[in-house]
Amino acid sequence: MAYEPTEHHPAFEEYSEAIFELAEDGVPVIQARISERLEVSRPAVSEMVRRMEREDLVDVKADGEITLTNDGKTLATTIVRRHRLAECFLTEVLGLNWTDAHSEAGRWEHVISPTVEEAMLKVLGEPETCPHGNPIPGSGYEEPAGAVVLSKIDAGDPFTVVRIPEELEWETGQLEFLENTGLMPGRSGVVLSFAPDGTATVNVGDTPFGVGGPTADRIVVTPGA
Amino acid sequence: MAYEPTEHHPAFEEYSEAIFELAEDGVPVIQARISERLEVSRPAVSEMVRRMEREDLVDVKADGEITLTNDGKTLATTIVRRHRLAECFLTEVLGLNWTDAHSEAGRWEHVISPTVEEAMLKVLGEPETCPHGNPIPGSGYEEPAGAVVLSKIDAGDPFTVVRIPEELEWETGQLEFLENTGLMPGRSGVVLSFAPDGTATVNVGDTPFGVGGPTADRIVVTPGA
DNA sequence: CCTTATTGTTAAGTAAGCTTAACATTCGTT
DNA sequence: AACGAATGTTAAGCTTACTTAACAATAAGG
Repeated sequence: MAYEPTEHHPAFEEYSEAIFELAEDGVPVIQARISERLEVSRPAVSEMVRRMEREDLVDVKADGEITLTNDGKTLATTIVRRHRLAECFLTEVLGLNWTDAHSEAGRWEHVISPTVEEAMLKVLGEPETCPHGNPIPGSGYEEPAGAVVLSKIDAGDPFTVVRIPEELEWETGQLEFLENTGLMPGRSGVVLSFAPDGTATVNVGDTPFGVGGPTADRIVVTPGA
Repeated sequence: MAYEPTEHHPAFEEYSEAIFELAEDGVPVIQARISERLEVSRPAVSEMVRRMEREDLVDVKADGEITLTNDGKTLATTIVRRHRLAECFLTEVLGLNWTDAHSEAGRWEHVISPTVEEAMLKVLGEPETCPHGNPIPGSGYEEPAGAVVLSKIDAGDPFTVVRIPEELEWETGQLEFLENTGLMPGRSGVVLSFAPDGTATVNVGDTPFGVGGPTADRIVVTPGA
């Protein structure tokens, strides 16, 4: 299967990816959410959704919920896979930090061919998740049983980080903060306390630090060390 | 210096690169040549040249010769450098063949950031040329003294391949042929004979083979083994 | 010198992907 | 039931980068 640069417009790739990741993050997939995530106007989304429907990439339910068709799913998982593979590659082979890797990967995902994808997989030893713990589609990765969000852990209890959902990766400074504090997949720690506003104080290294409520509501962990 | 994806339009990058490489290959830099190399219509080139002139990326002399301004040169060498660096990276780190590496690099060049560029340079050990022997701008590489084209070598004399000019890389099958026969930078061989039509018969391995006149007119070599 | 080929330009039109302004609908509250 | 907020759509317009058709200017060769 040869690489077809013009087979799908770059915008279709971007929109499919957004739809896939919104669903993955448990956000209702409607135009307004896509508009926010891609930072484009609602009319732009409206038109693109219509075009993607015409091209049989998405279905729009009566209530406005947008779902990927088989073709759409294929496109989306391809782009998401390339994005996450690129993140692995950029951090492990080229030594980039999380923040840089994430923004680079946002461009690389549209440029990687099947040949390069395969070569990267081999060099990296078939990774199953990106550096932030999100599954690489097609790798067969299964989220560990009993995974919950950090805010569901009881104060005093230990936890192990599973993944930082894609949604958080877009907030400026977030990835840098998480990488610097060491709140990364595989790391274990303890929830020390919760503030009334939901802020969690955790310890995954030598110094405790606070994690905002909305963030703690999204970071996926397993109970136990 | 942060990466500015919107600082220069992708088309400007493509055109600057083409202009730089035409000059490098000794081809007169006029609109018609750009039109051919980029495979776009002459009116399209006409308009883009006007826009690039307005943006102070090129100057157009009275006779139609197009030259890069300082800004244009900066843009062009950046893109060419990223292209050739990517070619090195794709062949050496990811194990791609020449043909694939060349076409991939044509997309990568627009996506590589300064950070990645630096990281690639380090991983590759500061290469001075791409796999086809063309200098990586900024590396300080100097073409060996006495370099001539293959067709200038006397029959019976030995030669060492210096570089395959960019022009040849675009001809379909050419890179595959050169890689398979072993006619690559650093390799030494002997010119066995010349046919009346300019075709050279050379030997760089165990089996002699013919190299078409136009091709032999472009491959750069040094006399001697 | 005249013809022919090459080269550049104008004009008109297209497609993608966006924008803002304005409007209609629908939803969740109070 | 009403009202403000959220959501989707229309309409008009913009920029980029391309196309073809037609034409003008130049260059080169018989």
